[in-house]
Amino acid sequence: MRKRPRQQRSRALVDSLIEATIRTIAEEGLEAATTVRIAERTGVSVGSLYQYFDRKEDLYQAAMESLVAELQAVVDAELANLTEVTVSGFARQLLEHVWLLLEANNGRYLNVVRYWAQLDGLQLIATLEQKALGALSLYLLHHPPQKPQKDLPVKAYIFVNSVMLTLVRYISDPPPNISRTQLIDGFVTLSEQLLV
Amino acid sequence: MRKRPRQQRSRALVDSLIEATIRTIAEEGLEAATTVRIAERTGVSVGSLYQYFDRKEDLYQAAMESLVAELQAVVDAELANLTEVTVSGFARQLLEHVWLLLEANNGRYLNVVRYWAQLDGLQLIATLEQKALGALSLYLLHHPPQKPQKDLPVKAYIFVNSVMLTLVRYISDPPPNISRTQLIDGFVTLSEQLLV
DNA sequence: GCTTAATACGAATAATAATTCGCATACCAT
DNA sequence: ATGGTATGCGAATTATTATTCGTATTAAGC
Repeated sequence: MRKRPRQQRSRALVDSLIEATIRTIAEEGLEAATTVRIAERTGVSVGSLYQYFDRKEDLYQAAMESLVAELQAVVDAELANLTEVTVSGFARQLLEHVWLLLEANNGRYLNVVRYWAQLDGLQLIATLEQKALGALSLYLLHHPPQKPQKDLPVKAYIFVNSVMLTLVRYISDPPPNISRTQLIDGFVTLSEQLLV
Repeated sequence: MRKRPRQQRSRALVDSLIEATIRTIAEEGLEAATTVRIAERTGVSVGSLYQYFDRKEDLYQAAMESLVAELQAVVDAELANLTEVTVSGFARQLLEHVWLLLEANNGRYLNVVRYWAQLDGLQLIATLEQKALGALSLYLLHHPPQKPQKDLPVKAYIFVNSVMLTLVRYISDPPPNISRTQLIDGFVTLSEQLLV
């Protein structure tokens, strides 16, 4: 970021720009999310945008971070009661909530996620991976499994990536013969079989 | 395609252009794969390129189709001996071969796959989904499982997408603490638990 | 109120790339 | 060989977008 916003109004402006970036990507796609268009939707001039962001990519980055923060909040909220619940119950709740977040506000974050390969979004999955791995370790500590677990990091990696990536694909392009409920049930089954 | 190549040389040219597209994306990334650059690498002028491709995207499309064809060939070769082998054995062989294909020739197809969201590549996964579903049905016909299978299409969807998408992610950006062997083993385990 | 720093503006600039088109060359059938 | 068609050329055109910069406006301290 080129310059720190010092006054109240400029701090508000930076927030608005990030918000407009998300909304523009969500509603018009990544191609349409040009600097001029984003400034326009913010109700401000391009020049002002460049006061606070050196490059367009910095804006995208900020939008991504906003999504990461919200996703983390959802996951953290779930983790709070992890020890009191089964893995599959946990998986189901988590899936439902993540799904809701991605669909919220007319798919506010859906397109952002959809383009994450282009938006350096994989760092995002990495963060969630770490969280999931930590959570799982914690859970298994409280609920020792029948047979000792091996390759926990590998399983967590496969599980998190499979769920996240497949979920995004499903939401982006849902096949007519598979319902949302079926998909969630499928993932819950997966979590039981893979992780317990 | 604007014009059909009629003579021998122009048919060869079209092939070369597609080949150059793949190589350019593989070696220099999608951003570098401009029409001029692709023509240059083919040793031909941009004008010639536009004789046979209306838009740059048509070239990308052709490159993608080439990948699809090779992937299908790999899968089909595996399917030939599906009935003689276990699901996990099949999964392992398939994974190894797909992996080899993606890594072949200095990652010839790796970047193509990496960019598939931008390249309309999801049609590719859809094709593989169908194949996998068909194969699985066939297999289960010959090897009736203990308990009757439910939601086979859902499981096939989850399995194919999880494997493909996670595999691409892993190859693109391998985490240091997970080896290739571990990942394949993880997926094989997944196939056993999910599908049998 | 006056001074200074911060913020906002947006036309102008610069860079990049896709696509065209008039002309040159190569191939093929007769 | 010759006329016609297919192919090949690449500078010029068109389009799009990121980014800058000189100027105007607004807020904050005194």
